[in-house]
Amino acid sequence: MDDKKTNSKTRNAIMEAAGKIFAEEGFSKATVRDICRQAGANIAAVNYHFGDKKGLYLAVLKYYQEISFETYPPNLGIRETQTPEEKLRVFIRSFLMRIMDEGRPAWFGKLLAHEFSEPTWAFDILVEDMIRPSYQLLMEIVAAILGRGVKERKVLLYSMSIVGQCLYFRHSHPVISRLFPREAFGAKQISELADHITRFSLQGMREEKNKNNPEVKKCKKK
Amino acid sequence: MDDKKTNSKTRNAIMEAAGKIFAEEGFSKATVRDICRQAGANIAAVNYHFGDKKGLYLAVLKYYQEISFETYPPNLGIRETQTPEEKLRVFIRSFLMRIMDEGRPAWFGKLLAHEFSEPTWAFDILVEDMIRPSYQLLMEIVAAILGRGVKERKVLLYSMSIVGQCLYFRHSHPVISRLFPREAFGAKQISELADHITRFSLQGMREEKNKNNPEVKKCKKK
DNA sequence: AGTTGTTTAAAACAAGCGTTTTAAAATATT
DNA sequence: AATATTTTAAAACGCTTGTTTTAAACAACT
Repeated sequence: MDDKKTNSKTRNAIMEAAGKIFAEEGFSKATVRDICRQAGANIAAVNYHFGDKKGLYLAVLKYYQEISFETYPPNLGIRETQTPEEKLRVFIRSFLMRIMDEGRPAWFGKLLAHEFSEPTWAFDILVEDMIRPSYQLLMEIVAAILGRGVKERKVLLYSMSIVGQCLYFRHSHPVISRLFPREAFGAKQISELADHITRFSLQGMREEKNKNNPEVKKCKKK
Repeated sequence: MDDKKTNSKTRNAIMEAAGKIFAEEGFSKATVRDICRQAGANIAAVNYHFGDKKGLYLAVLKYYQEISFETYPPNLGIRETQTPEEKLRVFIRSFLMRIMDEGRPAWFGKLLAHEFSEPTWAFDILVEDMIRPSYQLLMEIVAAILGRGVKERKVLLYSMSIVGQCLYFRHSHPVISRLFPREAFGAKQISELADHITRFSLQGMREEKNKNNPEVKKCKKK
């Protein structure tokens, strides 16, 4: 009664509509009636194909998580030969793309954002499957930049400062568009934002880095 | 029928309970039944005293906004004699206190956070009355730090980087507590966080600052 | 005291929600 | 072709929501 594993037209249509609506409204505000109407299916189809609303949500979550990961692999373009600073730049850029892109691959990012602001029972799964690996990668990069001997609490603080910036540039749309209607922070500005966040953060870590990497102090020639 | 301007016991009790519940649940998830039960009042009391749920929400919003502003004035402790750097430190600390404090003065911060993640019709009022002045103050400080001649877009980017960090340290509780159960980021860590964000951000702006304040380049003696 | 206006109380209303039931249609299987 | 299984369709159920109705209790004022 749970999974009619076979692909049917209405099942696919529901997955599509549900992805869009859950991404827009979040779990609690999205209604199965809306989803079914948009999918051109009957109200009972959701319960038949996915058991209940939760089952549909979980299926949607897993499906679009796969799509998102295929489109933007967590370590996209990161090579072991790069310096930690270059890895950070790549990480930030990839992170921004994953959360700021529009269209279907972005639905997962929006689902995640909703989970973030009002966690459902699915939140623990997402944290473990998706957020933890990403955080671990970032913290390794940050630790490498700061040099050995740095306290883990420091690594966490700096990592959170970086993630906080990225998420805010995504989250703050409702505020910024009202305060500064002429300024745009969308998918087209990803390069600019990634560059800003990277330089800002690298400089922000410089003091701590120098403290842990005591090398020859010399004048910058410029 | 709108405002029974007189203060009655049940009206005050409803304001109190509504502040708590709206802060916890947000507008849409909070129910008038819950509020009235917790206030020891009848279900019809909210419609009688405030017209409808929206009227109650608006009253709560304005009431606790006043309390929050009285407790943490936006420019708390900022004196004109201070350097911009010192003003930034004070701003960040005050901002963190306003959004991270617990108890009744913090209810407004939580209301704001809910508006942020799912804006209601009251969002525009909040942006104008509360967020815009705060942003303007921050951007003046940032502009003063970066020096004259800096592009306004740059000022906005740096200001958003700062705000983003502050909000994330407040917002990320559900994630961080799962990823790092032993690390605490609560009201008791405000000083540590304010210090971290301030130093991180001041360093992050140093390059741009030097570009706009071309002065004698000299070795840091340390 | 008696009348008027204000405040509380209980019950019911209308609308929307997720879900279930029932049966018919479509598809696959023998 | 006949039977069994899967899929769609319509209607209704039970529940919760915000709101309204009705009437009783309280307070204020001439």
